[in-house]
Amino acid sequence: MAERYDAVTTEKKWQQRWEESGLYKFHPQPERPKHYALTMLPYPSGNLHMGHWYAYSPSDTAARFMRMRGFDVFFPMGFDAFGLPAENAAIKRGINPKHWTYSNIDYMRSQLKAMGMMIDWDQQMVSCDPEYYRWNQWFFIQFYKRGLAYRTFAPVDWCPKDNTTLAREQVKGEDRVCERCGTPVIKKDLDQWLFRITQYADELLDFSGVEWPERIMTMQRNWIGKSEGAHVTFATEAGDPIEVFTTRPDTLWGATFMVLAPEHPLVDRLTTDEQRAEVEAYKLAASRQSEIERQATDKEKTGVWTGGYAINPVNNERIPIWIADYVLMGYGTGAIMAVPAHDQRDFEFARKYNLPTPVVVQPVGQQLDGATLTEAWPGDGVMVNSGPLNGIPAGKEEGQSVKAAIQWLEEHGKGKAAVNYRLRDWLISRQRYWGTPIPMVYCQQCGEQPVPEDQLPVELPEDVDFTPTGQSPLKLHPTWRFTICPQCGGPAERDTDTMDTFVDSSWYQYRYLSPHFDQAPFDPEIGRNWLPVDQYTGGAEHAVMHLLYTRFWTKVMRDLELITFGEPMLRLFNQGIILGEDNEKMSKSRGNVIDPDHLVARYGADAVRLFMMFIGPWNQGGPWNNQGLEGTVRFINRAWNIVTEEARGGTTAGDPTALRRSTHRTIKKVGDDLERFAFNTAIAALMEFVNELYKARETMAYNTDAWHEAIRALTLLLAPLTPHLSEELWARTGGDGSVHLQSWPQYDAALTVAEALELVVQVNGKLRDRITVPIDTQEEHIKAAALNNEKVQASLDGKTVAKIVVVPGKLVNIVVK
RNA sequence: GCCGGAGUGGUGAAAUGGCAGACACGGGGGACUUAAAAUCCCCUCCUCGCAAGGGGGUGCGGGUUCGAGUCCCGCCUCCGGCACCA
Repeated sequence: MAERYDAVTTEKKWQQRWEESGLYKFHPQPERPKHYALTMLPYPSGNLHMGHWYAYSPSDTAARFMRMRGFDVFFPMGFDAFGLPAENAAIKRGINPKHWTYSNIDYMRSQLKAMGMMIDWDQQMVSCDPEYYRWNQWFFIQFYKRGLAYRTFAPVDWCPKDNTTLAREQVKGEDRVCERCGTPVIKKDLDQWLFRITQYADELLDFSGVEWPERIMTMQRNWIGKSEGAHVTFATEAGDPIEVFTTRPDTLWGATFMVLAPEHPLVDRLTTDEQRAEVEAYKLAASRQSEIERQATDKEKTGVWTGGYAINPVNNERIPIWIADYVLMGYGTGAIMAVPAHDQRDFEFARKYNLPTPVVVQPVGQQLDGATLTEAWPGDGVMVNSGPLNGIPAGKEEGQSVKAAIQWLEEHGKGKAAVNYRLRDWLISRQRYWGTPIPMVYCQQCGEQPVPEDQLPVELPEDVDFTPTGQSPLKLHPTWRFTICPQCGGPAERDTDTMDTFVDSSWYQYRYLSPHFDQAPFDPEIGRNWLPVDQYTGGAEHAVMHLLYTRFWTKVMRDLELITFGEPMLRLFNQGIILGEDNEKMSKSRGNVIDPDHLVARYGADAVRLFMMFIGPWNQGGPWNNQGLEGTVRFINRAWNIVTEEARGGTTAGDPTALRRSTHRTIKKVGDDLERFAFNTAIAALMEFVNELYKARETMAYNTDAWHEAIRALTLLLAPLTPHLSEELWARTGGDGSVHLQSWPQYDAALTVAEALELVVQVNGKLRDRITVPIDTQEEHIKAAALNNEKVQASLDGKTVAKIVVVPGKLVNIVVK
């Protein structure tokens, strides 16, 4: 009786041997082309879940495949180790965040090893190591020196549960909730550090250097939100001019009032005494509204007249100045010119408050009348009632109204072309302990001062009190915050905020190359050969956070002359989300969580890996299925048996050439599929191949050269997918060294095409029969064979043949009338 | 509302404009076994038919084409993102 495959024991054995032999050690081999494969690093929560397996199994397979393909592959792993859960564990259970984090890391690293990943752990980076965050601080100072880091006092998003500020990117959805905990955010006025990502807005819109999913690029473009238009200055009777941003300067002649955001700094000065009480009341009401109420799009427009007037610069008409909460201080200049006939929001406002709605764009074939309009006309047409613009077609193109209006404004000194972005600067201050201290000190004499670079890192103190107070534990530490001014030596105080953890992940890919290098963020010598990342894989949930930040960071690094390229990751692939068996997101509350550790202990890591890749297209995700997993277990056992079991052979005629064709077709198919991350169809092809081997084994093809070729190919093709099984099979069949050091098998193209062709014969596109012809049969002969076919004759039945389409190697279609 | 992506058997899915449903799960049948499990083999889109064979079928409606799951136009549904952005 043949030996059964003991996956669990075999896997442990090989993991140990691989570690002892240093199989996955990073030893650059410059004679091979480099390939930097990177997958998003985990947060050390304490346990690897299915999502990690779904992210890492295929990326490990892809990296192994590239290695066998002849590339020098770097595939590192680390830990995104700063963040709130560590601190919350400290608050709830009195555990030191550092100990909590490092013990989680140790455990998760052992889990990652049990997956059988191709990781060299000597290259690991851990973001909460001082030797790592030292360089966060160093970067911060370089940013500061270049004016890319600045501090400002402004209303910012605050999560009341996590007790910290958030970047705009970290406030999600219609409900304006915290990305981390789902709590609705509120606004607070605070002194905060920001990174000037807006300075790179235009460059971030350029994706010409990368192959990224269209979806991610679209999300980033929308997030950056570039709009082109003009700044226009309106004089006011109170004296202060008001600047507005508009994308439709051509409709200026139809502007009949202005609206300022309630928080606009000029409101107080524009407001007349008669209107003051009403304006104050409105401002107060607006400030009391939550962010959600304020931004609800379906609520009725409200506003209050300030009593003031502005002068429309194009026709010198006196127009009233209102305040309304539909104008946001955070976009453009916080003030708009209202053109009610051509903007739906302004229209609703004007109708409510009986403001005039003159038409200045007349759509072709219609006659709009401002008095009877029922909605704004935002579309095209011809300019009317617009002085010098009359008769010009409305639109943004050359020779159309927008360009003409801008030209007029510039000639008359009333405005100029302008671009506005939705993107905000990146707010990085967090009022929490477990993060990178911001390396700034505040001196009464000298103001804000960066910590000198030779004093980095500014280390986190460990003796802190985690009792929750709503303030950063650093602020309450008895001594840590007090220091001396690097400028004058007088008493000074440290910034007690820490950096957003997205700072850590903005440049970690560089650190992996030389995680202990102490002269710079990374060793430029190594970087020259290995950068940038060739293939990045990870979840799409980071589209406008991490993936935008790291692009920004890389562009700054280029400007700091640390690197010579501007895009961190050339190719990006987003895996989908693995769901519970009930097709719902896995969660404790739903009780549908599947623990990979249990499955690994029972079936082995290879089976779990394989099923992850077999479920479906990797970018699609999908529900977990325990019975499906048993299918891959069966396949692993079948592969094991076909390689290791003695068979009788057979007395039936076997066709070694047919077997060889099958082998070479499979080599081609699996290689082509792995190349495009189509793991599911690659595995299906291997299953088919094994099924064929089961049949061939009962024939005289068994134990021929063709058979041994097939077994060898199977073992090699399985190597990236089921590394342990394959290594064991390799050893058992007398392979030299490790299977993972072998080259990917070559296929003979001549053997991948069939010897005789089976052609489909259709009549009017309907399948009638199949005919088999030799491979290079002339088209005329094929036509004749098809026409002579019995079933074709039957369905022709007196009709005339109009045309015969022959698709070489595929089919014949006879068109009849 | 705007921008993406997706709708194919009982289920996960496959298919450079060319045989729809590969591969697998589940189900049915058989072999082996005292029996069961495991394993191996066969069948399994729907429908009419004893069969041979026929008809229908990729969310819905049109179109292009010799030929459409695939391309184009118009809808419907689901998922994701953004949303008073001037």
